[in-house]
Amino acid sequence: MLIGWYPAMKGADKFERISELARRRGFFWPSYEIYGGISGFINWGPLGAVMKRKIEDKFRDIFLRRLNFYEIESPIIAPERVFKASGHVDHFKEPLVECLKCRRKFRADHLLQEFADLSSQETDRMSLQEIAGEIEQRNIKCPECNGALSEPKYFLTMFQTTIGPYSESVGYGRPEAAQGIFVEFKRLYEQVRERLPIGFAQIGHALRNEISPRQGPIRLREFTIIDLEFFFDPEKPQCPFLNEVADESLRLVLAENRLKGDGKPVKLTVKEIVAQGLIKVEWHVFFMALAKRLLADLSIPEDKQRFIEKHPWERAHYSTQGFDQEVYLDRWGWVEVAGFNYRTDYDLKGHMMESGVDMRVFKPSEKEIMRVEMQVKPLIESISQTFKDKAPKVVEALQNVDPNALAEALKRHGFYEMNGFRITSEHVEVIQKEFREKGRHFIPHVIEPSFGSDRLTYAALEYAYTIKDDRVILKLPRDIAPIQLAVLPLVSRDGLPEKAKEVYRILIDEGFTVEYDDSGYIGRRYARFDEVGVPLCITVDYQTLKDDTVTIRDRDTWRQVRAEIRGLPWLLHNYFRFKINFDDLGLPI
RNA sequence: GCGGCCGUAGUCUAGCCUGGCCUAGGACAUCGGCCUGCCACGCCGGCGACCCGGGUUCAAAUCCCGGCGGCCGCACCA
Repeated sequence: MLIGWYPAMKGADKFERISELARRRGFFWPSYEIYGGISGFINWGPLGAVMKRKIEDKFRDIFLRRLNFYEIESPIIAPERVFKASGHVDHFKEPLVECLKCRRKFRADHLLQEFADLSSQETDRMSLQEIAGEIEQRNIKCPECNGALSEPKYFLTMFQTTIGPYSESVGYGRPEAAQGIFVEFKRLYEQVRERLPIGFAQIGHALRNEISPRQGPIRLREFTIIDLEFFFDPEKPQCPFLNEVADESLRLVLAENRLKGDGKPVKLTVKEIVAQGLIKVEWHVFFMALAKRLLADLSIPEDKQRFIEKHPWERAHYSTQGFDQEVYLDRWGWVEVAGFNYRTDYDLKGHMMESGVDMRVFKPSEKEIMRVEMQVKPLIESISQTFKDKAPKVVEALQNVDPNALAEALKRHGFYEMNGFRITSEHVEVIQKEFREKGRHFIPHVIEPSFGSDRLTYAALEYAYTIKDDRVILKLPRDIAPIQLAVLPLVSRDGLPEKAKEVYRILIDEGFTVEYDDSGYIGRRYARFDEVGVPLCITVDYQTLKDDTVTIRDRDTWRQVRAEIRGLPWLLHNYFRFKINFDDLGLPI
């Protein structure tokens, strides 16, 4: 037997079916529909918002709570200098040229790389004028129709705004939440009493003005990003928790293999990955292993996940080594849901230079270290006599001289040539200075796991979507199901609704998310709750009036057990914490 | 941005080519009432739509133009 909409949806792929369900029942849909809609923006509805939040809570549990890391919230708008320091103002824009004949648009830098044989490092440093010049000089034409190309123009991927009423103060919508953590690093570091390693996360909206976003919740102009910035001492990259994930296997598509045209993932355990030195920092692979578990908890099977190692030219400007975690989706194939980047000290250094604030941390060493350093001491009087008015230049130049080289030259030749000046031992004194070092100043390095919350939520929906007997069942893991329980009187008379409302009240007071429903037939209600992934339905029937027991129905198997009402809170709490399974809830019927 | 296809109630659609018979039909959902002892399949009734703007015409859901939006391909997606 077929349900009305079902034959009509027959040719539809999973994305279409899920979109239909999502808008009908309140998971997600495009924003601003009454004004015609605008692509790149979606709403999460009453069910979707809860589900998404529960997924974010799973991240909090796995990546924050269990590791004793912290979450902060910082603004979405930042002044220009923040994104200058982070490199985004320079890198988050693409030089585009348009073909004047066929109107196609191309990345100007890509054209230069292809036809002018320039590397991406070279094209990255070029100005618009230089790009334009190069295009003209090499006579580069449209690769499609050989038409002439327009002047290159920048397309800025960040949303720009002005802060305050006067337009001189430029601000940007953040394209990632990470900078909000880097900017505040010094204060955060103090607040955790200088603990290192330490992680700070942020879950919030980010903005990217994509050129042409499509694909529903997969590519958005405004989306929820989950950024964890993990700070560590680069001299101590070991992860003490590695044992906990040592045997976890990851499917890696290595950059090296990709270059050889081999896109197949290799399956390696964390232990093997570390032993083979495939990933530079242990924490990097540790977080990837946790992420694999997180996705597995969203019931995304192991063979539908993989990690792609990015080539240097594919990586973000801040990244030294990077992996994308991808999930296989029905319509689009492999889609990135998370990135794991080794950001080194790139960001803190950037903010240190832009702001002038010292972002280094100090760590005492176990033993005091004696360090001997050569220092050049200019003898001003003698220098003035020899070099007259050039003396200040000589003194300045001496400051940048390598003391070891100078001492060596004096010893060997009796003089040292420098910028055309001949320095002899009468001009300088090379002294040995002893430093007692009680520790080191250094900029922490950063490993960043970063998830797209919207994509995770969509992926979880897609993997939960199943059809049984022509009915849709959303087999959501019980801890992310937006509605936990439904309480249903078998029929709406003979005192059953009253009794059911009592049960409903008890469960609400216990903190569960519960729906009460007495409309229509029981089967129809079961079907409705299956469709939105309610794991358990609790039915009050005539026997309930006799012995205070109810039936509990399993969404996935449609099996039922019978249990006493007074035992429900304890049973259900344990069920939702995965301490017990459905069969433990009561006696089979 | 370009090219192709497309836009009708909450959802999925019929109608569009060949303008009038459309006060826009159906199914499912939803709401009200009746009925009802376990899986959307009983009965009655209600609410509810032609993406927006302009044009052609006596007459536009239907034809034309523009805009917005969607899907696919190209490009883009750090």
